[in-house]
Amino acid sequence: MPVSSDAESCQVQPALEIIVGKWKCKILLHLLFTGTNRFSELQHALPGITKKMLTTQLRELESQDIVQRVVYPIVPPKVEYSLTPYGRTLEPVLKMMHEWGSTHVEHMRIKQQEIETYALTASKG
Amino acid sequence: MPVSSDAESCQVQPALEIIVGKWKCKILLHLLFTGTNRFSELQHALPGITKKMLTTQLRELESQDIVQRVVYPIVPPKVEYSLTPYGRTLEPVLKMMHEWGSTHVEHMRIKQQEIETYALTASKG
DNA sequence: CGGTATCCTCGATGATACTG
DNA sequence: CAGTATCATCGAGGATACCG
Repeated sequence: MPVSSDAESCQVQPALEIIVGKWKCKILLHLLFTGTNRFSELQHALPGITKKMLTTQLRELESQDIVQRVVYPIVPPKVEYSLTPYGRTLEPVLKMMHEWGSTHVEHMRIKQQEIETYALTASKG
Repeated sequence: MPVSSDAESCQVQPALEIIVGKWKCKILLHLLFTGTNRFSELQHALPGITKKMLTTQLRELESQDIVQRVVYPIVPPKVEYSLTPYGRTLEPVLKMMHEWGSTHVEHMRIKQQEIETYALTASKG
């Protein structure tokens, strides 16, 4: 599968579209590591998210065949979410991004430290 | 480097922040494959981008140590952009996303086809 | 419990014109 | 050539209230 520089054939974008969204990669990681979750479990796992956002993001992932939604017709309602087998193919991608991201945070930390050290040296003469 | 499901330690996000932006992954891929580019060369390689957007996205990548900007003090101005060595460490990440993205586009195409076939069968009786 | 419905804010992006 | 300045738009995300 050749990677071309032709802007028209940039297939990074479709992959990006799955995981961009303020909560999506957190939802995906949580489902990857904890398996099936009820709606309320996801809500507690993602402090600050509203029901509306959680619903929106889950519905999008569902329409993309990444997340599976199972409704139990009982009272009170019970809805379970999990990754589809296809959704799990994202794991190596997420893992690689996580690793690069960790390195990057460290890289930026060191760079910032250098700037501060320089500023200190400069101010001291 | 353990990947935790704890939302606080989601390091996918910092990686995402580098490549989200309407033009960033295209800029990165283009620089990866063609090396050093002048501002105008990038502009032609990205049909539809405005100078303002190109400047904005390049400046962000520069501040993150991904892209290098070299200004030649001549008239008319000449400015060259290239990936930093650190920026090139994104290559395997982008490549993996590109490959998953290609598979995903195909996956969605097949899924769509199934839906259409079903609709046809259903309408025929 | 697991949602919808409404309304609102704000930042990413864009159009356009000007500049050293 | 490689920008900057200014203004406008639009949709992702959020606050809040209500619902089966």
